[in-house]
Amino acid sequence: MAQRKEQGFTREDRRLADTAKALGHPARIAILRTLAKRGTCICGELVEGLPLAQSTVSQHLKALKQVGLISGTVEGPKSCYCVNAKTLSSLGGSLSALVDGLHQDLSKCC
Amino acid sequence: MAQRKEQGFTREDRRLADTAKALGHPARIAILRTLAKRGTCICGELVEGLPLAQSTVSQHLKALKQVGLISGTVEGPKSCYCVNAKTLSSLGGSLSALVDGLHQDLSKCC
DNA sequence: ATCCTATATCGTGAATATACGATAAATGGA
DNA sequence: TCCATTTATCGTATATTCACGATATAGGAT
Repeated sequence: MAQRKEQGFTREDRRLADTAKALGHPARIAILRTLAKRGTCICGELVEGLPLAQSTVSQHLKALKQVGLISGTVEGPKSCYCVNAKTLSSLGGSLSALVDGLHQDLSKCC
Repeated sequence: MAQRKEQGFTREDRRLADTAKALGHPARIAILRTLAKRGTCICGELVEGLPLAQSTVSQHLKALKQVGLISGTVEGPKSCYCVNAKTLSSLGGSLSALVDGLHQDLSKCC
């Protein structure tokens, strides 16, 4: 981005946006899908399934980890990642709250 | 970003990511909230409620419109925007589908 | 017709994001 | 101990995002 106006927005909105932004890349969506499907933790298998270099995948994992969408522990040469369902469903909840609070009066709308 | 690897990802994942990315900024979250609360369509009132210049708000509106999160029509000097609940709940659905397909076996996880 | 108002678009600069190869770090095995 | 393996981090190039002011555009009012 650029000179982000961090000020002037609520903490809640900033958190929501950060989480959404972390989902804002197909590679990270794909990572979450794979992680969710296998349930158990993986690492380099993610690299095989993606059209990206290992270092790039590592960056995406870091981004997902920073917002708490996945958690992971490094165990020597191997890493162990798994989806953090709580964060994911929390985001879903915030979105549906937005939808719920929406009394869409279509007659008044364009 | 940079040289995006559009190839190698499913259309579904790209669409999901695009929608999520559109939500990835506190200003756009705030816009959606305001739009949802008032229900009826607004325009310059959004600018007043945000710590941003008019042109910047217009850019954010365009981003939201491009992914179908809001719809708007220009009516001469005034514009008319409203939340597109369908897109928003579709995103929420995709996310909860991700959560649902998550058989989190914590014993195997880190 | 001319001005006023409200939005969108253009042009620009600065900060981020994305991607890669190369390197560092940490462990297990020879 | 030394090497192979796996992952994270560094350095870098390029593209994109975000923000702003200035300008264009389109009606409505005078």
